[in-house]
Amino acid sequence: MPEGHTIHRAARDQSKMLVGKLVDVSSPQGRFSEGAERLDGLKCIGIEAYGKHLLYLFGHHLALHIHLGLFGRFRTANIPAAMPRGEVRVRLRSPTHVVDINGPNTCEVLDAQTMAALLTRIGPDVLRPDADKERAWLRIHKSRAAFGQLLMDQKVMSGIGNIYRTELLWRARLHPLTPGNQISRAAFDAIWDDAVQLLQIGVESNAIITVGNVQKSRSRYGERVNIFGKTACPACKGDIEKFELLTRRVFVCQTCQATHQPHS
DNA sequence: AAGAATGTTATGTA
DNA sequence: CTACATAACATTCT
Repeated sequence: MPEGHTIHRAARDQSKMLVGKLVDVSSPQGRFSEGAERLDGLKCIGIEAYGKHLLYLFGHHLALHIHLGLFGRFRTANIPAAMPRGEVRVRLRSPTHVVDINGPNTCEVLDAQTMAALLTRIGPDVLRPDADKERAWLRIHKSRAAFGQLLMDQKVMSGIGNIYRTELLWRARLHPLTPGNQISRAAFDAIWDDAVQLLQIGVESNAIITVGNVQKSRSRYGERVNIFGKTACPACKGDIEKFELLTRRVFVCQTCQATHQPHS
């Protein structure tokens, strides 16, 4: 069962042992998109995460840009490492460890310019202390679009995926179709703070956990969330409704999240 | 073993 | 310019 690979930032924390070391970037299946050889002989000097984007920083202002997308994975191992499993696009190899990146959506080498372009393209990352929260608030405050849509729009704010969207809205007792401009400042602040907390838990456990008192190792996937993929609301025992918002599944409890009444 | 899935971008239409 | 729809792309798991 794919678990929490939407938590791209966990990949950063778990591959930190590459930092400060010479890292060889190879492509076992020969399917690296472009320019891997530009990183030859360079040291990995840091790893940064912006929303769901990962940047392995190398010397000469170059970075390996990874986005795991819908089904990308990463795996770390000690050397000697086993043969790559599945579609490994890149294997990062330090003297002591390997990090395998499977099936990423994006896998490319960036220079200073293209890196800057990426950073201006994405909205404030809820997990970054330097995040410009006001920028997100302004976008939401003046938009008529559904808040459930804005919350997951990486240009508005970054880091939230489909499961966290559903879970955050349920925890806030807000209907996903409430227009952005009807969200109060207090409600926005509360959701932002809740997102920070939930994502931090996610990064630490490398799994999406939105309920209390659950340990990853002792639970099944379905026991770690409140309403995503469920049919009954854990709070009121009522029915959970499922619908599509911009081609993505959304779950909502009509009783608990009655803030907005959809009229269709 | 067909189909679904925790994501994003590019392109077309109004 | 917005906004929405559609397609394309990435792979693994049931």
